[in-house]
Amino acid sequence: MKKKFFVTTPVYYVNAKPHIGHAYTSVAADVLARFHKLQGDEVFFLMGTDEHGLKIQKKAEESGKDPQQFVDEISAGFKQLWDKLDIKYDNFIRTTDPKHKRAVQKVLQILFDKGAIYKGEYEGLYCVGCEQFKNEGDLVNGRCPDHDTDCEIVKEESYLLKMNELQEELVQKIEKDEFCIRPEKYKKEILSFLKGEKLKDVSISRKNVKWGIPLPFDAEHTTYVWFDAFLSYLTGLGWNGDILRLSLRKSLRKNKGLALEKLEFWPADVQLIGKDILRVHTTIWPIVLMQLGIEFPKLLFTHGHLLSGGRKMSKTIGNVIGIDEMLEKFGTDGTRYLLMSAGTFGEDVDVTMERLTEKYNADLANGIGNLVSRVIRLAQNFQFSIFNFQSIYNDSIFKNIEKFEFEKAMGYIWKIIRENDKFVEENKPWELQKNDEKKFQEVMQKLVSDLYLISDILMPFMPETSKKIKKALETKEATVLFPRIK
RNA sequence: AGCGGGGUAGAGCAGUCCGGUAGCUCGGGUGGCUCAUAACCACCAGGUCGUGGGUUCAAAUCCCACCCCCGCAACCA
Repeated sequence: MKKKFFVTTPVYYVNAKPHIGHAYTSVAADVLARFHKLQGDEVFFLMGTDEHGLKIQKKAEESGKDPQQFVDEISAGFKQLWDKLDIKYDNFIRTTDPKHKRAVQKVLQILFDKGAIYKGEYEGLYCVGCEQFKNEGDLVNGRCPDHDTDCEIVKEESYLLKMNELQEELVQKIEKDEFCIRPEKYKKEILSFLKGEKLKDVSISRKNVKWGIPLPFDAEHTTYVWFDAFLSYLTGLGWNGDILRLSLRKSLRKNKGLALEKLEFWPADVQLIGKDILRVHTTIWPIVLMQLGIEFPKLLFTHGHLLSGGRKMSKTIGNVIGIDEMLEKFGTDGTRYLLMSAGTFGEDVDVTMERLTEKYNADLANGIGNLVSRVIRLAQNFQFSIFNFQSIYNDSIFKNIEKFEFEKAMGYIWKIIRENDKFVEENKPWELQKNDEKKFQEVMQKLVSDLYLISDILMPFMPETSKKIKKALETKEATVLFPRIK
């Protein structure tokens, strides 16, 4: 029986163009989706963009654009990047989609009716100059850095989501891995946070923000962006906000043998996120689900950040590595490879353009690229049909990918590549060709089969390269997969 | 203050959970080869595993203290 596999990336906030971090998460999700498709699973891979909120409203104003026009452009930019990275998603949900908005309003009404959302006050540090609330972290010595003014504590009417009443249950679910958070260290971190303090009820509406989904029960307020954004994980499957629809279908399908409907992909098998959004994904998101009586995602996998020169990438420091720059220099598959093999997925990974270039030359140009060149050249005097090959999907690589150890999976492939280089060296097929035809055939058989195997395993990571290797085996035409840089 | 992570050869990391000759890639040196993208292969150099103590026959790995670095510190989406 086919297994279903539903993977999501975060819905990216479109206040600015996509960067390398977005690419990192997305490529990983694409690798998982492709891998499971190859296993024969029924896969749904959801991506999207989060498009409301004050920040976007302001950015749009600054650039003299209508907010809708602004988000249309940025969102399109995200899609373009996914095309360039050869990311094949099944749906791309935008939170400005009318269907999504209607579903969000439906959910808000449900929660308001059952009392999970109530009218209260939001208290925060307010900067008069900015006309908005600030976080303590934004302030420098308690003052607004933009206006150099003291911020005052201001109360504003707001709607709040009850958090605390479900906190204990949430802790238990996380502990029992019913809501599984990986790697383990993030589970620990979030548990110590949840056990350490009482969750305050979260304000889920804004009065001073125009660019958002109006509350159905109070048109003066718009919905807080995160609340809106989270629900896209469900509306991305076509959910309309109707709770019953989530549970009814399943039993119907079982009884009548109906095909899997999109919505039945829920709960997500994996939600991939970066560590920056761990906390919201382990507080507001699960609480909303609990309040609605909807199942948790099975696994929330949190990866680390890409650092540059040991530091956070920042425009001020000037150590930002652009994703466009990478794509231009290393190509689509080169970029995919470098992102996935850069370091332990889950940990922070330090990269610099110099090291990436070194790795590109070592692993791609000199490694896989060169091996393909030499084997194809030798194979021009060897008769074979690639249709005779059967690929044995390696068990340890299988496990590596299931455990999100992408870098280990790649390491394993590169071990095979090195072994083959060594094998060529030891057997000198160019000599055998002249004086030992039988041995030559044997040696080439092994080389060609291994190359076929490599191309197969490489498929989820480097789909284009995988195809190119197979094509080269077919046509025996020499190809340069990855030209050396410099 | 608190919480989380890290400190292992010139560089980047793995190994730490379940103690037992310190490993990988890059870079450096020497030699080999010519099928290949000046690629590839072999060998060599290079580490008191942050510091100090403890447990143990044995500690990078377990325990304690300290130093240094990074991140988080909730509505920044």
